[in-house]
Amino acid sequence: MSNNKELYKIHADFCKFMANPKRIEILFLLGKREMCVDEIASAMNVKVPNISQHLAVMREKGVVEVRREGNKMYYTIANLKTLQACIIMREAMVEQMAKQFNMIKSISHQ
Amino acid sequence: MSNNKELYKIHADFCKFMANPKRIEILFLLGKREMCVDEIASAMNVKVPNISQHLAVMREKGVVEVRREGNKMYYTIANLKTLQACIIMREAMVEQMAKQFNMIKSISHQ
DNA sequence: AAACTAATTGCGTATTTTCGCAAATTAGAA
DNA sequence: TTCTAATTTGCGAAAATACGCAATTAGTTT
Repeated sequence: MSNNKELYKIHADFCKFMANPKRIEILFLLGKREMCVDEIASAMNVKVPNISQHLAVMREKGVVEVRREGNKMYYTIANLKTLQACIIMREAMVEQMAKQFNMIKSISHQ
Repeated sequence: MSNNKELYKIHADFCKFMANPKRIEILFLLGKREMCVDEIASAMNVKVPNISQHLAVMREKGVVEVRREGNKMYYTIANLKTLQACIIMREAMVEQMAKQFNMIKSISHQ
């Protein structure tokens, strides 16, 4: 009973990284290739400390992994299923937006 | 450039429903069958107003759809891809937890 | 060691989310 | 119409997030 609840809690906590637009953008960037912090920051046109904070969130949840090279930290996606799920979620969203658009269109044409 | 940012914002906003354990539990329940509010509330052992609030969030984002039958409101998942993505996300999470567990185990056996 | 680059951390503030509980709405039944 | 059941809404308080900016840490170069 409460074991059950605990799993949903962990699941939601893992998924929390997707609740922020910058973190989704980071995920898609890392889907192309491994990148270090200031590469991500300049690609997104966001200040380094802010990107570092978001990467920390993703690291804690195990969404991304880090590798040090000199004084640079290279980030990668820990499991590509994460990106895959994110893409499917986007497809669902786009399909839903189209569905609602058609619904509105058909109502306004009555 | 900013168009780009807008899409990530919409994407993140859609995914926000997954950032809460109760809403994930609701999604899995509705994955089995259409349910009305007090069925969901009693299945989850949570008060009706709270479930209604979470359903409102999911409705606004287009994750679920409603159908009225008398004074009951029946909820369904709008697009099953949403559930599919959620399941893949859970797989990724479980795999990641196993990976980290093995890492800790191999370190502690050195 | 001093200077420099890359990244993280601390912290105050603003914003958002969550939730309980009472009140209001909506449809059906008596 | 009045009562009842199902659901939603409003609102205040607590908790969680996001972010800017300065300070700090870690590694490299001179």
